Amino acid sequence: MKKEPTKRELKKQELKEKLLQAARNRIKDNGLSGLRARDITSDAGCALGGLYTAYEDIDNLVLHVNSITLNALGAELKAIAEAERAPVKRLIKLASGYLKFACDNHNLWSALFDHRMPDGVDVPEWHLMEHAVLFEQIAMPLAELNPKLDRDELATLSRSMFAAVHGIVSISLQDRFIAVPRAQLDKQLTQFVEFLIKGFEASNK
Amino acid sequence: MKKEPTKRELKKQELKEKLLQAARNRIKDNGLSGLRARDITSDAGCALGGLYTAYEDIDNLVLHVNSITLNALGAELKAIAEAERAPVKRLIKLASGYLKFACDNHNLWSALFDHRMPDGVDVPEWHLMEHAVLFEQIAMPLAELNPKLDRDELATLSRSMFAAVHGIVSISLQDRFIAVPRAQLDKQLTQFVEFLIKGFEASNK
DNA sequence: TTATATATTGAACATTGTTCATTTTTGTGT
DNA sequence: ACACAAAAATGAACAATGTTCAATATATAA
Repeated sequence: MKKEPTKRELKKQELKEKLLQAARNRIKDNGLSGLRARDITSDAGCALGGLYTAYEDIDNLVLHVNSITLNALGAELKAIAEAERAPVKRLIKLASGYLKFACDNHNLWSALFDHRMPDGVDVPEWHLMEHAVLFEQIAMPLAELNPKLDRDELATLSRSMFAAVHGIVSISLQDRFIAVPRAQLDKQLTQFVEFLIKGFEASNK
Repeated sequence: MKKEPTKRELKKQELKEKLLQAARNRIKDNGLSGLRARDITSDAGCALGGLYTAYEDIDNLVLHVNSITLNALGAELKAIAEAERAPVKRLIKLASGYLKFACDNHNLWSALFDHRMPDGVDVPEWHLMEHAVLFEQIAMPLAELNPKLDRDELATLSRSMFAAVHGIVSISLQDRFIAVPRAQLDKQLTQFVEFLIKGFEASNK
């Protein structure tokens, strides 16, 4: 008969949490590429090996940091969606909000897309599913703009729309390309989404 | 008085080329993350240290591999543009061609966007400029669709259009997201570009 | 309290990119 | 042809890193 083990389980959870926050802060401040096992454990106040009793490995820990980031992003997008009823305006504000989140949380946001599992290892299912927050606010306004779309078409279009917005944000924020001032970028992105919606409506005769 | 030194310069160039091809093949077969200095030099038939007499470091070598990839991509896009006169069709074929290139050269194409310079080191100017091939075929058909656009607006819009297409291709080809069959993806991308152009034309009253 | 299960520790290991003293090769002047 | 200087090639050694594991410490159960 198993009761709830308290002291041990509690300390374990505490350590997991401290490691998680340490990793998160390191990524936030120095980017994913600046993340070191020794930094994390020393920040968390445990020995190097401690990381491997709490998490499978560093990649797994990063997955959990990304999980937090996705949740935060999901919450912001949801709040934006709920605050704007009109579908066109809502889509535009979602895009703008995505840009804002990426700017305000640059390193954490980058880690979402920069991180790669080791060769041959798949992203675990539970984390794959968390990526739904990236699309899920887009489907409803699109459905309002074109009620004829079925479930699949809606999912596909949402995905494409997110991907396009993400592409613009992503490329604009990379060192590889010439930087554009934030305000100007927002204008460009907004205009782009407007084009997209106009085209979408035009084809919906 | 310096004449053209032959033997020494020739061997040096030969080694650089062998290292470049070795690195390229390794990236093509195993991806950027599977690239190892020891593999490259053993493939190229030189000692480990030889890499560092030919190139500054591995990142520099990767830049040169990416340079080849960008040139190949640029050539394909140029060929596509020259083969299709009508601006709308041309834009669609360019997007489709970009998708095809990404699929056919997955690892090499991924390396273009996955590679990061070490912390604090900038991508050198010569390589930054090479990224122009990603946009340069887009501006002309857009200008045809709306002759009123000035140089800056055209550049901005080309950039956004590439970024959107790239975003869709990029996200569709990532393990992080659910895979879509190539043919279906091409259809989605094409439809998306059509929307975009329609919206673009509609706003151009 | 004692015994067993569990967790923590940090030294040791394996794998990397990079450096550099040594050796080999190439170019030049006599 | 020979000797000397300059350059390049070599690979052992180094530093940084993620990960493991035998030893130690701690918590639970009897």
